[in-house]
Amino acid sequence: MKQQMEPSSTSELLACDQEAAIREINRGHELMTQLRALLMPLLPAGVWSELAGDLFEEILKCSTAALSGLRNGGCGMSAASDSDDDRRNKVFDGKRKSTEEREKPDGRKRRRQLNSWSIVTSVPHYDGHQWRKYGQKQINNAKYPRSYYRCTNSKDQGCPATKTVQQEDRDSDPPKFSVTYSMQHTCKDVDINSPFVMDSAPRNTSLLGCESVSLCYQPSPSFLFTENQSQGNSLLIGGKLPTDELLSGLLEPATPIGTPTSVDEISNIFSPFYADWEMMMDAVDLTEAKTYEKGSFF
DNA sequence: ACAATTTGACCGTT
DNA sequence: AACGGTCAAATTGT
Repeated sequence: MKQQMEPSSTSELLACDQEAAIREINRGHELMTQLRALLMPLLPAGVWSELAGDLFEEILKCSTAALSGLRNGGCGMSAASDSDDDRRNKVFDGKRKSTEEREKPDGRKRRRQLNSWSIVTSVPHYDGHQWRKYGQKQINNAKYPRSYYRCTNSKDQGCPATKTVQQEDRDSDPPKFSVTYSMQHTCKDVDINSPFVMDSAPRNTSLLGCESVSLCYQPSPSFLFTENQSQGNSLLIGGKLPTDELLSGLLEPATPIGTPTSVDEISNIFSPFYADWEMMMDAVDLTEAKTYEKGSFF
């Protein structure tokens, strides 16, 4: 738990501002990672998907470089010392690594999935695609089992997309799940129900609070999305998305809009991100910041 | 009867 | 050898 203290001198003020900048950039990085995880599965494989992927990569590189610059310009913290402890729970290079997963005392390392990316969400099965569960496994030192899914079109269309869902150890309400996607969809997913993009912003749910699904879905009772701790969620996955009757009883009325058709619609979707980005850039305005209080965000 | 999920076995990677 | 990811037979659901 970070303790915020009243800055009593210029240097402390600058350090405080720099902390804020780093925090905001890091938040922007995480949000962009989530946005990537949210949007990439919805794009059909092809030029646009590749372009979007490249753009996300470049943006993430920018924030990584900015963070690196801020940290190195700080109070002499080594890159290694600041990153090791706090990055262990960050999404990086598509693979979320727990302390235990990163490296074993005997030096063993876990294999690394290429072409994958992760998000943390309380609604792990709402991503606009249909998945079929093909496995479940108890992972070392994890409280809950990991479930393995592949695209329902994997057989008939050879779609290589897969994902794993694992409930986070730390219990929360609603529970959070780490979802790792691998490979892009190459299938033509013509399900009319997906994606569930709504035209009204959900209430009481922050798009930016890592409830990334709130971009696409209205808030719903958490029980709907709770992964059964031993058996996995069989309510919504593997088959059809919720029926209209089910949805009408559980969700607020909302109008599916499918793909945004106007600039206004697109800007409505992205405006929360822009707002956060602007806040981040405000915090970055630290041309003279030279010090950095040790032991925070990374 | 068919489709989806479960679960132990197997396999490749580290 | 340990581990995570996948397979496939058995089981369950519709």
